[in-house]
Amino acid sequence: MGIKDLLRFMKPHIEPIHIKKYAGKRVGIDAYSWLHKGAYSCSMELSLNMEGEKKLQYLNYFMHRINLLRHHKIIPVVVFDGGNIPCKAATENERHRRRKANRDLAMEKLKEGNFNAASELFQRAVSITPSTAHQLIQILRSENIEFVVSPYEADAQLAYLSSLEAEKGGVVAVISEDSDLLAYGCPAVVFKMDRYGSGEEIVQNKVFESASCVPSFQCFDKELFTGMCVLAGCDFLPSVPGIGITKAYSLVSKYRNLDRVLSVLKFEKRDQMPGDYSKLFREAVAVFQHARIYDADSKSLKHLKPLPEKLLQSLDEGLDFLGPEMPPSIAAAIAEGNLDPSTMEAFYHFPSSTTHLNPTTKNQTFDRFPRHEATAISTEECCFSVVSSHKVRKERTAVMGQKIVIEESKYSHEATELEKLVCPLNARSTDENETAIDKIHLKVPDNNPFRKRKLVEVELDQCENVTERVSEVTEVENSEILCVTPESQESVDSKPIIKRSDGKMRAKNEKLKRRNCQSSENKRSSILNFFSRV
DNA sequence: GCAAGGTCTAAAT
DNA sequence: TAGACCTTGC
Repeated sequence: MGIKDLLRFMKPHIEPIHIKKYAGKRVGIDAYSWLHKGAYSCSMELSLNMEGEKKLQYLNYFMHRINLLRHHKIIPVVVFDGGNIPCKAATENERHRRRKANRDLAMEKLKEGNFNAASELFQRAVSITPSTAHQLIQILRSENIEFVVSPYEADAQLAYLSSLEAEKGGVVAVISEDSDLLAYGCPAVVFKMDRYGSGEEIVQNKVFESASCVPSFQCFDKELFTGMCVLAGCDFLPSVPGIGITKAYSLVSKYRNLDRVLSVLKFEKRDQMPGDYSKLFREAVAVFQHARIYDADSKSLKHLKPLPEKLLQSLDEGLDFLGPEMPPSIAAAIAEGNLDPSTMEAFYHFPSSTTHLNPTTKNQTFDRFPRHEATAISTEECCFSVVSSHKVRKERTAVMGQKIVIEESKYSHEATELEKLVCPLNARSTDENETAIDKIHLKVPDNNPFRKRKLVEVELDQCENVTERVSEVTEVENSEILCVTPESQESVDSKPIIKRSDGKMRAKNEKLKRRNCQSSENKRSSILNFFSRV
């Protein structure tokens, strides 16, 4: 992922920072990097699409970080990945293949009764689907947090936002784990932000201006830097054998012209260099410079940087390598989170009153962007529902007679059985004939754990006496509390003080913890029993 | 000295 | 899985 060895190479230019330096500013967030991290804690539940609260734990993780930013008066702008661009297909296919292999293996281990091995493999198999992301979008909406779904790469969208003024929706920095952001020319990127807000920052201007740091980039500009990144190997194009980040840097700083670097490479690497490398190299550089992004102002697709006439002429096969063009209505529907960017299907959405529901219009597939329908989706006032239950998906497929969107349906039977075993009785529907719509509708009001938490925070604020430093998450009624108090900001080592009530609550928490441990153990034995029976 | 490949570890709770 | 670190071979 990202540019090979770039962060290691850039180490002298990395500065440790705390996120509070961006107080009062707008900061972009690469949603998928936090979604992936959050998904580790519930990878099996996500992979098997099991019912229950645990599956939504990744939302807790994400929102904890959002709340941390908000506590420091930072305005978060969350950016999601959209569709894949053609030149990333090889990388994506490989990732998909590996995840699938891990998931198949995990299922085998589970059937063998090897719970630990299965659990580890599920962590490797975890995949963030558009519908997983859509659950988060639903919460972001209800919490009034700005978000945008990029038409293609989130990195490109973040780079675009970084180039705008705050008044026009711009951000001053981006939080991500992906070194691609540097190749896209993001002016400031914060990597490895931890749960307390500490991270490592790279500021582009400082990189280009620093005279003392080695490697020096004083003779570089944005284009040369991007060229160096592509030469070292990126998701769009592997490097020529024998070329790593150090060689790439040497070549670019020596010749200071990407065409000249290509000529030298062609001469030096003759046999090892693929015949079409020069073409693919130019395309990869063009993706980093001119990717298609969504412009919220005009509500249409734009290029990260306008395409110069010279480049347009040199690209014989058009601009499809940047991802296909799409009409503004579709781009807007994707950006606003109403249309799945990879399947072009509308997410389930309901008007404010569910009495207007018409099941026949709930799940439209938009083949090649019918403009009028997409416009209706993008502008209609709606509240999002949850597309998460495999039961719902099964029914959805059966009712609509359309393609199965969620591939993991392969395991839906096993998941259903598992779910019966591991979910508490009161968390399951007792009415087997309950319709899919009822199930979805029932989920909507309870789906935002942060609403619940707010109530608890108020209760806690009313408790006068006890403020105590604790390092673990406090749980009340199975909902995580992480209320970072104002005074915590000044605490030692920037570690937040988590405010909680007195010993009574602590006793309750410990009881809950014991119960959770017990339920985890029960869950394990239930699964093992299930597989010993089948 | 460098690229490339291997191994280890943290990521979440 | 991806990054960090180490070893090997050119």
